[in-house]
Amino acid sequence: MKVNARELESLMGYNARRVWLAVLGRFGERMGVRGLKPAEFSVLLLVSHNPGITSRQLCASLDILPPNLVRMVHMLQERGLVERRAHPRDGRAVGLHAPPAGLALTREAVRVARQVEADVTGSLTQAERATLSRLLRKVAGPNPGR
Amino acid sequence: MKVNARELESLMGYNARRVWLAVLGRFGERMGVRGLKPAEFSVLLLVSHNPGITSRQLCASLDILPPNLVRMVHMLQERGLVERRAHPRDGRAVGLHAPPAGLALTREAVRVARQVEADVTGSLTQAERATLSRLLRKVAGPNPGR
DNA sequence: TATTGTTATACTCTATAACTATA
DNA sequence: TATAGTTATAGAGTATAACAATA
Repeated sequence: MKVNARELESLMGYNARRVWLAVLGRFGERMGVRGLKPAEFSVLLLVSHNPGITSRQLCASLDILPPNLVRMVHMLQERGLVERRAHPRDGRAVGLHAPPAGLALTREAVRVARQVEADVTGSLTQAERATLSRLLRKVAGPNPGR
Repeated sequence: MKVNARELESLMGYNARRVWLAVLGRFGERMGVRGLKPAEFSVLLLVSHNPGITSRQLCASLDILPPNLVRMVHMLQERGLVERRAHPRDGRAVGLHAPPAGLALTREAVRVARQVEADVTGSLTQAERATLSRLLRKVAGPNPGR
């Protein structure tokens, strides 16, 4: 017996979630063995591209709450992917930096992410893929922070 | 200090998640007072459109695990939005049906969902919105079930 | 007084194992 | 033996409150 899901599948929120879950699953398959989850990847990527970034800035950029970032940074630090250094101007803050190992894993993870993206959007033409990427980004918009 | 998130924001998975979170948040604001969460909405919608659908079919269609569906159905049942009836042919199974109250809330929730969708995609033209919807659906594809 | 970062904790969502009743 | 549905429970992800150190 076939289930009628037409109206549900016509909703963009529902489809956006399914696309996200598809990406999540495939990324996990390929990067899970390296112990890097999507959320940790996003943190590592921002640290790599923003040497000295603080926890507060990471939280605002990624819409993560400070208490939930602590464990992620701690994990990345324990694996030698991120270093914590005293902030030059603010004694309360800690600047995060990616040592060579962190930068290397970032590059590899980005390659995996792009490959996952290509796999998930395999049913699209190159032009459609570019359009989808552009429109999604336009809707997601700039992060207003908190 | 401006955070460089260019590469992160160029990833479709990341943007798909942000679009989903935007929809999630707005839907919660408007339907939360009615006690209907997005996951429960999807269950109610499928029951409304598929009278007699079983838990197993719901789980396969929505990619939900059976134990996690139990509470949702129970909640919907307690609110009089869903009814459980013995399956005509299979004594193990239970057919789910939406009484008038369930059908009414389904219609209202669909209206809210479409309004949320319009709000979230407010930065898009009508043509872009249609394109995004089509491409997202194409990527999300038919649910292969489990 | 406000902010950075942390701990402890709770709540939700999701996942696994084991059980029953029926097929 | 396999399947539908359930219970109990464990693991993630996400949320709030309260605190120490610094601004």
